Order: sequence, then structure tokens, then C-alpha cells
Amino acid sequence: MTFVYKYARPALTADCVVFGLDNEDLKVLLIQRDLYPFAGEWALPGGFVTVGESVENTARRELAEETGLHDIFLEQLYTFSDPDRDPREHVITVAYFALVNLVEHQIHADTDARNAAWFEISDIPRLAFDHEKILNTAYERLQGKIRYQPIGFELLPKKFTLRQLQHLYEKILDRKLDKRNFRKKILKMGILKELDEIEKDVSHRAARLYRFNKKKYDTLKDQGFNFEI
Amino acid sequence: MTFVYKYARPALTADCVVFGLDNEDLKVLLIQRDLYPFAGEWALPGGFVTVGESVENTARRELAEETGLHDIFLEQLYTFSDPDRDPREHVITVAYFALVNLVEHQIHADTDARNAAWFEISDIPRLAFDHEKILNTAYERLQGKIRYQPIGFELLPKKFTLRQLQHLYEKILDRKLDKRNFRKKILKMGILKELDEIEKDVSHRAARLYRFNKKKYDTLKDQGFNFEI
DNA sequence: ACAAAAGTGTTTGTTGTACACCCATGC
DNA sequence: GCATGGGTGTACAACAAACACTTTTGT
Repeated sequence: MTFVYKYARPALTADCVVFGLDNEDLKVLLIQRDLYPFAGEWALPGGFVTVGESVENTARRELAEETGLHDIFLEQLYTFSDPDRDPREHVITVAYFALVNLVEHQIHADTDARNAAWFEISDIPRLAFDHEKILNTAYERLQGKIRYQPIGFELLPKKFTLRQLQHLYEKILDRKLDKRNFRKKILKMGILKELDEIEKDVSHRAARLYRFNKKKYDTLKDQGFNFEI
Repeated sequence: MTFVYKYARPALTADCVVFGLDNEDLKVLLIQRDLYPFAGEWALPGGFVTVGESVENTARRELAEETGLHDIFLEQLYTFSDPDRDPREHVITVAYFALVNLVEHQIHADTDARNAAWFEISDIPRLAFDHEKILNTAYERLQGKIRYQPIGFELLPKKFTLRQLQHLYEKILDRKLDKRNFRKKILKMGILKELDEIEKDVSHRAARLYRFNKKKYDTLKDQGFNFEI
């Protein structure tokens, strides 16, 4: 079966930059390509948009097929349309960035007959197509956005310590933060719920656990409150 | 001539939300459609992406063809891909927002056999497709972005008074600003060049003219300076 | 002389930043 | 008892916000 159009059409794909926090480091999920072009090289997960589905749906579908990830934070990043970005033909891609918590979402490394792996953000291999550019754009967006939107929590388990949260900000912003000032600031916002639990299995004094209070955040936001780290 | 593909492809367009400041008010440029669908209704300027051109190029080309505008500030906004957003078939659009200074860029209202007109942001007619949604997204982006990027100057003539600049911020943010605090803040940034000129033909004391010093801004930005109103 | 907008400083409260020690726990 | 990180407060500087009058110019 074939499809005939009066005018030539570029092909359309969705690609995802998936960030995860693996205890210590900020990582990105990559897929090893098994087909031309760039066979054997690492690339962002993604695939072709089919008629009748939104591009976000394409992104979620391909992520699930290629990595098993589903129901995760996903946001549109940018549309890349340089006619030469794919050697086959003019392929336009809508890039997304996603945040997952590696403790609660295990990836299936080998679904869809492809090899998937996490790479540290500071140690990314050569990538297919213009995926390096897409990844850099996504990382800049993440660094910018995390400071004024409470999206960092997507990278942590539901219950987390203030140290984990601060560590996350330090990893993403790539600079040290002052412990006392960080705690003062985030607690004063009133968007964290203090739990009656402490962390377990640590070889030092256990820290108190918190969870993000989204309802409280939404209420405050309606009242003009501005999240900012 | 026709084009044949193995898999169905959505069509791709670029649409532009063009903002202009007309002395007093923030306006948006709309085009009256002359063809099905939505013939006779107002819509955002835009058109189909052709193979081999970037989407930004499509946006600039269509703007020039439909309105005569060229060499203006243009930034990608968002890609809208709901399969039902066009009644004909699945058409995905990459939306852009543009800023023009209405004094220095006259639009040709009737190029390309279409009627073009400026509408006040608070008085927009019913729009074709999902263009109302696109316009709202663009306006929110403009309101957010103008506070931390020096893009407002794109809406003013090269030489402007502090009153014009403040007025611009008041119109876009839709709230009053304190004159002394505004001047103090913007002048202290050091990104305005004070000219040896004053405005002319005003029936009151003439104000000093300034221009945006982009080089200075870029230098400061490299040093970690953050623009913020 | 009147109308219109230009231009200009100070005070007060809030927020950001820098900084060091004792405590609880597991080994 | 030692290593590890948890948890806490204060002082100072910088910035934001509120606020009113005199000056200049054109009509």
C-alpha cells in the first residue's frame, strides 16, 4: 500500500531526551541503532509520527516500545527541521524531554530488539543525526526550567530527603549550593510535606523524608506564588 | 506531478503570531482566509512547509508573501499536532512568534490577494482552526519572556524614550509599573545607550532618546548578568 | 498660565548570601 | 570512638517597593 500526495512532504518524527537521576549522577537514556543510517551508533529514542496521532503520543508510544517507560513527565522541547539533518531525506523531528525517577521506573534494556543504556551527561558518546544538538538544547532547557518550575521532583522517588533534593539541584545546575540556605528556602515555600518517616539503611544519622505537595503548589501558584531556586 | 510514500504522512505548516506595538496598543497581525476551510474567517499568517526548507524558512517566506514583513524577530513557539485541528486531514503546525516595530515596518495589507489587519490583543475576532489556542500560547510566552530577555526592544523604534519602554512593559504585562523604580532598574543594568537627542513634535517637555546596546548586553550576559524586569 | 509629561532620592521591608558547630546513628 | 551526614541561626548586603514634587516645554 502506498500514499500519494500532490506536493512532496517531509517525514516527521518524535525524539525524546530522557533524563534520569541514578543516585549520584544525571544520566540520559540512549538507544543503539541497528539500521541504516548510523547503524551501531547511539541515538535518542524516537520514531515516525503516524497520521491520526499527536506527536506527543508518538513520543510516548516509541518510548514505551523502545524502553518500556510509560506514564512519565514529558514536555515538548523544540522542533528541528534542517533539511540536511537526516541523510535519507528531509525529516523533521519534534523533540521532547522527559524526566524519570530511576528507582521507580526500571527500563527494559532490550525491548524492540535494540540496546538501551544510560549515559552520564558529562560522558555522552558520539550521537547519530543532530542528536547531540538536541541533547544540548534539552540540557539547557532542563537547567533553566528546574529553577522556576517544580519539575525536579519528577527525578526523585515520591519520598525523598532534603539532601537528595539539594544534590539533584547541584547535579543539574552543576554548582554547589549552601545547605542551610537551600533548606531555608525550599521549606519556606511550603510545598513540601514533612513525613513521619526517616530514611532507612544508611550508615549515619537517618534524614527525615518529605514529599512534594502538588495540591499546595497549585493553590499557591493560583495566588501568584512563584517557585524559584 | 505527484509524490508517493510507503506510509501516510501528516501535512506540515508554519504559522506566525506577529505582535506589534501601535503607539498605544499591543496588536496581532491576522489574515482573512479566502479559501476552504474557514473561508472568510481570520487566521494567523502561515503556509505549508516545502521539502528542502527549514520550518523557520517557511515561516519567514510566508510572512513576506502574505504581509511584506521581512528581517524581523522570529522565534519558535510550539508545535501543535492534534489530529483534528484541521478538518481536511492531519495537519501539524509549527507555530512561531514574531515581534515587529510598526513604525519602521509597514505591512502591505493586500499582498497575495488576502486581507491583512492588526487587531488589538484584547479584541481578537473568532479565529480559524486552533489559532486562538496558538495565539494564547504566544501571548503567554511573550508575557513570560519579556521579563527575562531583552526582546521588548524589537517592538520599539531604534531610538525610544524611557516612557515608551515602560509603556510597552505595562501593555504586555497588563499592569502599571512605578516610573522611578522602572527607570532606576533599567538604567542601572547599563544596556541602554543614552543619546544626545530628544524626541520631537510633542506638546510637552521632550524626553531623552535611548537605544538598546546589544553589544553591551552580550558582554554582560557572558559575565553572568541576568536581565530581569 | 496652564497642561502634559520629564526627571529625580529616600526610606523601609524583604530577600540573598556567607558562614561553623553540635547531634544522631551505624560500624 | 570515629566517620558520616543531619540539622540548625545570625549578621550584613543587596534589592524591591512605596511614595511626591519640581522642571521643562508647547499651546
